[in-house]
Amino acid sequence: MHEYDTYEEVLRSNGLKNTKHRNEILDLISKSEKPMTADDIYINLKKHNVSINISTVYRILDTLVSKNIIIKSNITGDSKALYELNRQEHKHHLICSGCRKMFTVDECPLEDYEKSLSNKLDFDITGHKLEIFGYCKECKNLYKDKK
Amino acid sequence: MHEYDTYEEVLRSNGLKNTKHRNEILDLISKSEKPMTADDIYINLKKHNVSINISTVYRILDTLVSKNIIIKSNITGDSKALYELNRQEHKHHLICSGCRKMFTVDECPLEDYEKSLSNKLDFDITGHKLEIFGYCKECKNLYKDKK
DNA sequence: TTAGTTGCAAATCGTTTGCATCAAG
DNA sequence: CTTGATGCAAACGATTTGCAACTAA
Repeated sequence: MHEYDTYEEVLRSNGLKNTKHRNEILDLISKSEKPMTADDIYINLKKHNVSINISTVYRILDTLVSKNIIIKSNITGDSKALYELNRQEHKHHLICSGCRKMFTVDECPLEDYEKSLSNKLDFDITGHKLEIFGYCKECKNLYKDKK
Repeated sequence: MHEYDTYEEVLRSNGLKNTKHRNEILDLISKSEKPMTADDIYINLKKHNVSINISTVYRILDTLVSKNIIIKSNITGDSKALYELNRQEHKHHLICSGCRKMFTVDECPLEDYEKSLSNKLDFDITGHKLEIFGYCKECKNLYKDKK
């Protein structure tokens, strides 16, 4: 399975034109294990000598979000939005309040909980976002006293 | 226990001066069951004939966040930050993708999960944020087909 | 008195938009 | 050819900042 073909298919099957920029952005996001900001993407493309405008980056991201190909979020709490591939198997993140690094966890403990909530509240649950905060191995000692 | 005394104590015990504005903002946030934006707070104060500047609202919110008295987040995904009291007993929210209303749930299924994660990853967990998305009772029928 | 707090206006930052040009289908 | 995609510059909205005036301690 060749990558280009895959991205093209993703785009086509969503009624989107198959442009170079869209392919490049999809490729970047697909290959990143962590959510990226619009600027991360812009900088990264520039670094690889791709000529693109920041507003185009935003427009492409919006389009991909609207088609549910990628997910927009804001975990770290700062002002920039984060974008990540909408992968079937979802992951959660641990965010270190010390160094702001993000760690990924695979397990998700919420399936049963969601079912019971769904019944109790008559709410049709489509997804969730879980972020866990704390201090990582390296930072826990440095920040221990600040508690 | 009189409210004013409480807010004053919260402020003093964090080394903050006990000002009228800080009391008013703490009072507002304490009495709201849902997270508020800086603008919500500003508008609400104005409505109650409190003369305050929007930049002061932001500054007070920043200060309270830095002291961990309130929590800053961004759940709904739009550009505005949300602020809520850092309550001991925490709650989670269901957000309706249709009408954007927020529903509050009391239970939290994550304590055991956090303990096991903490051990496994040598991460010192201090808290988490869980948001669940879907369609509420009223919207689930309207949006069912858009899936 | 003095360090911390506030108002005001201007600045900043992330993001969006109008419009003319360009490229995919 | 026609519709949608892009670049550019200007607009926007949320938040931040510099500075002078003020107020709690």
